[in-house]
Amino acid sequence: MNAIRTEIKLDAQRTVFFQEDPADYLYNVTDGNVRVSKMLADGRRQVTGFLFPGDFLGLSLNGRYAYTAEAIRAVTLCRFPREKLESLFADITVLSQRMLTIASNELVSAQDQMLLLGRKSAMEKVASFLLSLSERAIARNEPADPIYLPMARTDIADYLGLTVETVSRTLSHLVKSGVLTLSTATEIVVLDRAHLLDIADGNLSDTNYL
Amino acid sequence: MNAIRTEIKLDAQRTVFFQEDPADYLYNVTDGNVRVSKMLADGRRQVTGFLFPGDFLGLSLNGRYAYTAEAIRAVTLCRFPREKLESLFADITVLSQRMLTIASNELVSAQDQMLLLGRKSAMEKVASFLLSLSERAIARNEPADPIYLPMARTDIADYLGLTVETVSRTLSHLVKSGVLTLSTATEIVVLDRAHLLDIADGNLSDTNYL
DNA sequence: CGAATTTTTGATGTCTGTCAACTCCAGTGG
DNA sequence: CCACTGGAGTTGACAGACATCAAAAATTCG
Repeated sequence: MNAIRTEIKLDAQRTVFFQEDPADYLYNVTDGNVRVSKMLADGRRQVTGFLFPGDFLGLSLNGRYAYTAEAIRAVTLCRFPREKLESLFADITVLSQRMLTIASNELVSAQDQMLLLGRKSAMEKVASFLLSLSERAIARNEPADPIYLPMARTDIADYLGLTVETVSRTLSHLVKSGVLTLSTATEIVVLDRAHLLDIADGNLSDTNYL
Repeated sequence: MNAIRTEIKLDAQRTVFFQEDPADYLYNVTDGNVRVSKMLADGRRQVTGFLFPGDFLGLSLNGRYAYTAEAIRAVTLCRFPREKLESLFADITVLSQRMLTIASNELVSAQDQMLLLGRKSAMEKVASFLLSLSERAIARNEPADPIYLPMARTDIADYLGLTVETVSRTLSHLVKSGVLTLSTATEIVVLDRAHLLDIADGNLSDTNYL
């Protein structure tokens, strides 16, 4: 591995890489500290980790970094080109390759969930949740439109870091404002998906809904 | 893999496994839904995921499950003995094995962070944060006692889902109550570690500190 | 149909956020 | 050497989003 390694030194406050940049490298912290974070459009930030010497970074989803990494103070990093790194993995089984893919996908969604829990309002949380359920249904080749909620309101609340009452009120408000319809308590029809997307991403100024 | 697979069927509300159980199996959801969660001593719960057909579960840290998994509704699972599964990985390189270990450790701490963000009070968040910094210092063979804070208060706030003001106030309160001393703004001496641990785990009833 | 559970709705409280001012400290230059 | 400056951290007053407590409405299930 030493053959493909490059040592990188960065001053404090420098960016290692930005979220959405092509994920061409994997890094290992040698000295100093790195801050890993995600941002919402309006600037709200969720720091998902602080890295110390020995820690790795460079997690990607479909070839792009899933977060921004910045030096808290002067930092030394070992950089490995992902492409060359993958040739070192050439011999590994399809099975363990899949395991790694699964693990890194789960990590990406874990970080999205941290952003949700730490920085989103109740309304944004619920909207994000409904959309993610819808997207996962599509991934399983199921219809996206009537969103099926197999879990109880209590479970949703504990997933979103809210109370049952707030989840219920928020859903009611979305119904009243014409974004959704509850055909039954466990089945939701989205009437205005664009609006729901705007709410989820925090692009809406009218954030106090209840 | 089919040779070592066992099909498991569970009724709604049944437990697949409990957090801290020996992690002898890896599971794959075939049908139905599973809820994955962590709990604090006083019953506060953080659901870290809802699983649909195709999803995997059974993440472990040092041989024990890192969370509790329960059937939301009747569920069918494929169960793989971890021991036998590992023999299928026998041929893979030490490198990719380490990658998997790193990824799964990161997932475990991501879930701890979700519990923190979703269900802990400001005081519990700060206490947990200081202790985790201390523990990571130990893991790097550094002293645990004077906790070094390389990051700004803003970064801590964005990591814990709080504001700078709340982080500052909370630290001040810990100083006033004799749990800590701030030698400088970036260096903390813990005076009563037991108390800090109790606060972090939510074992203290006097939760309104500010 | 009736009891139990889940969901929804309402009234009130509080933890943490917001806005603002003050303090502390590092760096700069006179 | 020390006043000046700007950013980071702390403290205070007040406000608001969500929690808590309580009860009604809807749904489930024997």
